[in-house]
Amino acid sequence: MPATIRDVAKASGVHVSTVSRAFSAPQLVNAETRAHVLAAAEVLGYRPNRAARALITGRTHNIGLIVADIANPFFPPLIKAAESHARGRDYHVFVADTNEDPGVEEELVLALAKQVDGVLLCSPRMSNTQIEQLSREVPLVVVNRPVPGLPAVVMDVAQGARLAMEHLVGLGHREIALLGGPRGSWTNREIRRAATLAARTAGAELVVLGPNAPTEESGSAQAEAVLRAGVSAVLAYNDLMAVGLIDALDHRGVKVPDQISVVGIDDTALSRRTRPMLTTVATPTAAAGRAAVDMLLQHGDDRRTTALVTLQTELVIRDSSGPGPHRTAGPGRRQQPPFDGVASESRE
Amino acid sequence: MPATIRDVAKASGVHVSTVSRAFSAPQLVNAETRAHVLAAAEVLGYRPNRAARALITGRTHNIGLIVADIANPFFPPLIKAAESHARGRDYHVFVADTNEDPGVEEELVLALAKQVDGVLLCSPRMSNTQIEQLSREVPLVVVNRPVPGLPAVVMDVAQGARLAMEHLVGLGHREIALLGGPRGSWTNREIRRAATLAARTAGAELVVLGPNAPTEESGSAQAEAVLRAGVSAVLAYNDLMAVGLIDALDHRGVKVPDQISVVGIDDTALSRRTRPMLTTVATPTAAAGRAAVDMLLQHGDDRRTTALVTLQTELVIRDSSGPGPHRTAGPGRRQQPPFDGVASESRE
DNA sequence: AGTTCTGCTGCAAACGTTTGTAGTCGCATG
DNA sequence: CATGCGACTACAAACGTTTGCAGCAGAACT
Repeated sequence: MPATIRDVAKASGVHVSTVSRAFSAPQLVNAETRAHVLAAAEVLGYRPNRAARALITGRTHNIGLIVADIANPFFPPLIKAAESHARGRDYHVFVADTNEDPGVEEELVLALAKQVDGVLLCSPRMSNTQIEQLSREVPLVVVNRPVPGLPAVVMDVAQGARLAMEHLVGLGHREIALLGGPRGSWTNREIRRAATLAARTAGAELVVLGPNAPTEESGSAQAEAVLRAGVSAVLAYNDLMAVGLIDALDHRGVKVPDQISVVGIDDTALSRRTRPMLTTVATPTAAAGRAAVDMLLQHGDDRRTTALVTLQTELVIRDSSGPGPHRTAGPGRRQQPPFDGVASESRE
Repeated sequence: MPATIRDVAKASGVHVSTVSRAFSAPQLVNAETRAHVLAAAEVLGYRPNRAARALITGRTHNIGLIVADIANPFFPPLIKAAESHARGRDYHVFVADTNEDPGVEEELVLALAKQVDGVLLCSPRMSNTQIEQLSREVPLVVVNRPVPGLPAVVMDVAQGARLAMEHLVGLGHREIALLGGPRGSWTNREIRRAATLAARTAGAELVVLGPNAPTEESGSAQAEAVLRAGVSAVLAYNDLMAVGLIDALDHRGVKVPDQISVVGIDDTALSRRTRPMLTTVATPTAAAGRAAVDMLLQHGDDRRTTALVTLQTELVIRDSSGPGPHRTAGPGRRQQPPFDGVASESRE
């Protein structure tokens, strides 16, 4: 029913190959002929069938984007940035949601494999070996985890966690809890590593709670555990959990930051909306989305590339963190490294 | 490079057509042969090329889902429900975001047209005539707007607005502001119509402010206007705007609900997170996502169908609405119609 | 005048599938 | 022994494109 290239050829009295070239290689066809063809196409409402084109060129001009949870406010800015960046390069982005399930994750990559030119795998919960296997099916760029042998873009969340810990210690906190994230998450491991180290060098004690689902509910659910641990400050895996925790503490009549300080990670839109406003580590999500698209488009088919882009993070001090029980000559109110959202690039 | 059906045929010593049938019509091929074929396919890592299949069957087994703004918390539940529902029917959902821009909206439908079996168009900002034109390119199901001649699923937001107004009037409010939504929105027109009617029948005054972008910022920006209007209650186009407004009022030292009552619409996750918790109209977004998928899959190619599914809404009373200046024997605390998330179906 | 070049267009194969039709085989039936 | 049938499998055309190659005219060289 829809018009094909053959209909256009017939209508304009030329061969199909000429019609094809009129669209995809204008310089190879006489300007006058081309005008004829385009006019005929217009009246027929012809639109090239991308599937057929993909079949022969091997390029679909589509990018897959897989995220753990589209409802997590961390992802939308990344998605939007990737979409508009890709659109500017004549690519379309197909978003899919895995519900934090590694099985669905794998299934989706496989399903997308043949209909996109590459997949952006964000915050994967699979194992590295699984990811490497999948990378044989379709070009992959991993976001929020460095996978040896694959292009990846990560955020320097270790640095962010360190800054957050130093901030808390500087405020006089000596017993701090880490509200851990989900099991498969590289980011979670990084945070834990950096926080542990920072606590040790500062002579503070770190209580690790987790792993937990990275949700608001799970943040709330850990409130009891936090209180039992007897800490004066908490660093959470992400803003969502921090918000959930603050909420549950509030319900119990525990004042933030007067009795307990809470610091989040991600600086989502949420963090400016809570009472008190959330001290958090800002991660450059939009920049990550753009960088991932660039890497995918740039590397094209040579899948075994090893570029790693690392984006800087910064500490954003708001109102959910305050003085701890151990008075100290604290640091100044602001403690932010220069930040332009762009990357240090390295190779491994 | 990736294994094709021909490789599998060669490896298992049968014709390609047999391989094809081994996958898509198992009962037509000898069980033993089939086992051979599947084994060969397995070792070669063969996966059928969906683009090639689509070329001949005309079915891609993909669904496009277009939303105005993926960062608006109204959409993720709808998206997730549509995705998992579709996955259960062996379909994949491709999500795209228009940034509230009608131009991008049209472009995306056209781009998706040839690579999906149909498109779910959520909360369109285009005109009805534009939508009808596009429906000739690809089967369309419209969500949040009834378009004559096209299948659509809408929420009975007029009923929700009426309930909200009655709630406010019952609390003693006589001067109420309506914080309007975006220009192209059918939902916005419905709310306005219903609220106006409800105000008139109750003898209350309604001040309409807008149109506005459906964002938190724009809710905050209207705080001045709300105060100038001298109203004691506000009904907002959505939760996002309600939250933004409450925030801005709070900054000005205006107490909610003591001085001004605020009611939202959508019952997003946000509404339970604000202080005070938001009174709002719950819209069954997940059910809408599922219903839309069903309609698309069911109607298949006969595009000119006229089914309309209407989903009920309910009023959820929380803490952001309180007594107004005019004491009345108010209604009970709860005022909710029976609600099971399912639809009344009708035809027009 | 012959040759080469340039600019354009047509031809036909190819991409990886599906599917209608025809063929083969063994076996039971008449 | 011919016939028919059932179960299976091979053949080949088709889907809507792209693209290397060849062809052809005319212009520009030698």
